[in-house]
Amino acid sequence: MSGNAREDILAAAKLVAQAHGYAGLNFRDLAAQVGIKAASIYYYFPSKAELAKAVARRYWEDDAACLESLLQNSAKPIDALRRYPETFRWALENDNRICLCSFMSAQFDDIPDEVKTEVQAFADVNVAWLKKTLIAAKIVTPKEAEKRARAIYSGIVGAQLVARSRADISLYDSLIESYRAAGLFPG
Amino acid sequence: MSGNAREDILAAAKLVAQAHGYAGLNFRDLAAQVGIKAASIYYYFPSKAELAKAVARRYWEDDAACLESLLQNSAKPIDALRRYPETFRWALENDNRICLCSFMSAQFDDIPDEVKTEVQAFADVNVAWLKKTLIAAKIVTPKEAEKRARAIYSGIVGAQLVARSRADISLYDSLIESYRAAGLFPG
DNA sequence: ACCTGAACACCGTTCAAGT
DNA sequence: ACCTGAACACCGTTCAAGT
Repeated sequence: MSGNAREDILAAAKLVAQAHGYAGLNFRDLAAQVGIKAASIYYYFPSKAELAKAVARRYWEDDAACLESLLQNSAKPIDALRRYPETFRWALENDNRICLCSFMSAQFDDIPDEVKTEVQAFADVNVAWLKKTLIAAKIVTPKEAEKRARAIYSGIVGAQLVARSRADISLYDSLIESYRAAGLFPG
Repeated sequence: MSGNAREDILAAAKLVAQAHGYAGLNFRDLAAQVGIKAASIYYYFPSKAELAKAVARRYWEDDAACLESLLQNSAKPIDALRRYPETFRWALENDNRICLCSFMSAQFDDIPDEVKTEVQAFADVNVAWLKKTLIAAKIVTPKEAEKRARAIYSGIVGAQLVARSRADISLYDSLIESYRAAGLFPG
């Protein structure tokens, strides 16, 4: 599509991984989407493991940039925190997909070690951003920030997965609202 | 193992599904575990979809019985609620597995409709139990109970998935504790 | 540099045949 | 009743070979 086969492969693989996970990443279908043959993908990526690693790395890099942008474009840190759930909502809006890293977390026993590292990096990026933003917003003390950040992250992950199991994005919104009402989420 | 091949198949399939999901359920390996050949499984289950359906149904049935037992054996409803996270902890203790229904929720696009129904039933069982127990413990008003029950369920699901991604059961415990501190979980 | 044919190993499923 | 070998059509993965 873009005229850059490598980028096209990465983009297509991201969408497939969000819908079918690591096991669902197949070179025949992927190649067909890009307009080449399955074997040609090996010119760009030496193995499925390397492709998945590249996809997962690009995924958290893009997410990190997106979160920084969200923070910069918010008047106050608390505003960025309020909008944080939107970053996980987009996948559901996009044909009921979920976070690539949530899917691969489920498939933990079946993904190569080099992919695990990138999957964990995504969680690290989110927790680090939440932590610093919670502190900046003075929602919690610096001492409590790490734990609260992890709790918010895992709450979001669960809400997204549960919403997918019903193909119901309003359930996601409702769960986020309940997290707020219960005091887990700020806002 | 039990001398009952059908039960042995169900038991083995449950463990495989908790570690590798629906896609990971393959008749050759499954049969080898039970000591029969792949083709023999078809004597008990007419298709992979029917096997997965039976496994998922048995899973929520067992869970329902377990939750009722937990409630009956608790002095007060609040005690049952405090111990609720244990029911999801067992899977992690068992070689870092997760809830079969969480895994299949991720694989939503790839499971047959009859399996989806059973996967959703598991969530329904949990939410219904949490709702009635929250009300009995007077943690929330009957009006708020449903939403809080769903939030607790999705919080647990997320915590289990995040802990799996690190193969770290202490992270699960820490997340549950954070949920309590934030006010999401009672106790 | 970029691509592919063809082979390989594997999987779900079927069925005729075995005890 | 319970089980199996063998086969089928298919799929993901790989690599030697093409241009």
